[in-house]
Amino acid sequence: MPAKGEETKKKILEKAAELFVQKGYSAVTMKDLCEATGLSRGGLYRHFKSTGEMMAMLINEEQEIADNEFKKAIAEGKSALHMLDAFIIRHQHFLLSSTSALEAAINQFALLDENGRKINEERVWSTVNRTAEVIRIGQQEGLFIDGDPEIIAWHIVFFIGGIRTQTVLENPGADFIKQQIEYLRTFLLKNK
Amino acid sequence: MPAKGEETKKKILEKAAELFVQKGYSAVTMKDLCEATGLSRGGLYRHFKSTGEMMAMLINEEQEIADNEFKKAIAEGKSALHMLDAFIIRHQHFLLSSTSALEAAINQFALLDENGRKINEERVWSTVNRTAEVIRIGQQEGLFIDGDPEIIAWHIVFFIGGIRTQTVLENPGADFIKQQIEYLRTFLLKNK
Amino acid sequence: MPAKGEETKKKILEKAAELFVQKGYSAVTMKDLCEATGLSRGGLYRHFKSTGEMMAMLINEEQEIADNEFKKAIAEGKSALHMLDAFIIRHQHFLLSSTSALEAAINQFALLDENGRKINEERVWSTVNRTAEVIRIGQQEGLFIDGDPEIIAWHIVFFIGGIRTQTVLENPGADFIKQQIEYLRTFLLKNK
Amino acid sequence: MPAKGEETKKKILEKAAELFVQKGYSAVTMKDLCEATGLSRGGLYRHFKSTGEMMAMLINEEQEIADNEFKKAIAEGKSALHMLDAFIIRHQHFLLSSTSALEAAINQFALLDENGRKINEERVWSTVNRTAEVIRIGQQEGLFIDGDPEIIAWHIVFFIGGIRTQTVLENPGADFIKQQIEYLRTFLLKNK
DNA sequence: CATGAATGAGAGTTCATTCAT
DNA sequence: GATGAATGAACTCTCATTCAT
Repeated sequence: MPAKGEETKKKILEKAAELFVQKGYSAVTMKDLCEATGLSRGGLYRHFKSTGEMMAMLINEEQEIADNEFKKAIAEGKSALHMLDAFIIRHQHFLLSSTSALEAAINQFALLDENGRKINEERVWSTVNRTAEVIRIGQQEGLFIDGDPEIIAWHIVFFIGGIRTQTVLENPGADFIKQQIEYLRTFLLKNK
Repeated sequence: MPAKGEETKKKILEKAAELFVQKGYSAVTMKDLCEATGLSRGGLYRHFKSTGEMMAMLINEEQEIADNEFKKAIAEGKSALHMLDAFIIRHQHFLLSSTSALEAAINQFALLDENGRKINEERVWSTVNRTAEVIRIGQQEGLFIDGDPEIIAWHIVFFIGGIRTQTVLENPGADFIKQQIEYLRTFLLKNK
Repeated sequence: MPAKGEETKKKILEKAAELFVQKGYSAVTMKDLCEATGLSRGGLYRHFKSTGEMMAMLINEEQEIADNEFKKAIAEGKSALHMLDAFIIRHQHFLLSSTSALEAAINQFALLDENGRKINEERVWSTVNRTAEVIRIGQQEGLFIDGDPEIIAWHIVFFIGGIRTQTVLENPGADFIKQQIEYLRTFLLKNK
Repeated sequence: MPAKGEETKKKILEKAAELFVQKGYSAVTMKDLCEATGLSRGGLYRHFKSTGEMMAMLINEEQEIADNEFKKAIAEGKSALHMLDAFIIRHQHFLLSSTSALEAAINQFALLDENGRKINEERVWSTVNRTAEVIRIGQQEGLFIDGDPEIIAWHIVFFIGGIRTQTVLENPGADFIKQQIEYLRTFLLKNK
């Protein structure tokens, strides 16, 4: 049974995520959150002492989910192609869903907040490592293009970061995103 | 002889660029600019009524330069490889130079300011168009990989956008950047 | 026991009334009120977000008192002559007292503030209605001059409005005001 | 032939009157007038050093016209009834026309500006004097009600002032105004 | 745990007014 | 006479943050 404090904390995070998506990181004030959660000033401060703290916790949660999925796939001995497709489906889904808008807030957070910069750095590193690992496996299976897995992984991560940021700002059609993701897939496979 | 007003405007823009690089877009206040330029509150407002207006003007100037260079290269009938290398050198230089830090400010601007979003959108479009044109020429010359030039151009622009954002946040080593740029180059050429 | 917030609100309104009388509506700034009440900027804004809001509340309070007095007099079945004299005494008193200076501020408020215009409109309407009612009763008693009670009521309200505005601007002697009020009285009575 | 300066001055006053009617006295800034007249800051200041000065001049002009009309009527030996009707027609016309909106600005001017107070005072005095003179003549002709002409004149002036201010704020129907003016007429005539 | 009154710093903005050209 | 760049004082308003209850 979760403590009452934990429940409140969870409720705050939910509302915070909503607001970050709606208004972006920097535009959300503690006052906004008081109103959204129905808590008083002091009440809110008991749980989080800044919006940055909330953001950090939101990013961590997302990060853990991705890590766990990856570890599970590795443990189950899935093929690189399987993981690539999972990866692709996840990102495609993500880019098409409105949730992807949290990305804009995360970028702001990394840009405006000293701590946010560090958290984002870790997030990127861990994504690169997982991706490089998948590429390595794919190369051993003989399916993926040659080249230093780290370099390719960074290229992909930069591409994904770029498309995430841009799509948040502009929101292109679903077809456009599918094209780009499909291009990424064939680009990774050897017999292109 | 330029009017006195124009000179002041130019001086303000110079100082603004410096401050944007140092502190990022959102952290620069009109007050900061008063102090930096030595102008009074009212004097500053006579020329610009927000930092966003300055940013917009700075981006426009940069954009025009890039457009002109491209048009000149086309007019001179340069080869796609030549233009690719120019493009690569320019971005590599950009990513390695400290001036690239204005990029951080531009990102913030696009992320935080409604008008900034629109300006950035145009900037991206025009970059994509120029890039697609270079690819098309390269394909005709038989040097570049096959594929829809537009799709490839977008892939590159997303990649460049991603690496720009990341390098602003983390500042990786020069070797790292060279690796990535070199990878982009070979990736575009047919006989890889 | 009144909540602490209510007490502060009351204290602010008292000080605001003083300042409005001293300086007029438009000359009173939020900063003045901070100094007068000893509250900080933010503290003041917690309760009122403009001087207009204070003015509106002050007028409302005054209005309610006048309404209640009238209803009480009607309920007690007072004669029209009695109510006329009460009305006359009240206005004479009002015009002679320094408190009447709030009237200047109210005029400014109606003239300068969009919302103030509306509030004043309601205030005038309700005064006209009450006055017309008194005249109707006086006519039934056979004491007051004939004529459409509404028209006469408006005439009186315009006259009172005019004299209020003027006395605020010029402050004529007590005798002058008494003369005018007395003239109004005899003008209303039949056997003049 | 008027000097060039006089013409500019006249043009400024015209634009000023328009703006005062549109926005009220206090809301009109010197900057507004620069834009409206097409003059530069310094150019405007050469002719008037404040909006108050313009207002004063506008009121004076209006005042002189009224005075001249009155003197002419007296000189021509017109009857009081004739002058009363002229007076009534003039005010009725005034109240129905949009020009009457300058009245709001004049009130603001008297309320906000020390000098405006004085000018308004003179304006009221001179109106009262003229009105009292008409009443005196009407009484000698045996047509008007008895009573001290000064007291009656003040009553009328207060009434007119009140109705002017109110109608500017609310703008009632033409019928309403005609009713009130007609009531004033019968009220002044003896055999009511 | 929670409330909400209060703080104080600082951003943005606008104006009347001056003055070198 | 006229221009318009520049001044500097004021004022509005908002936020993160604290603290007595």
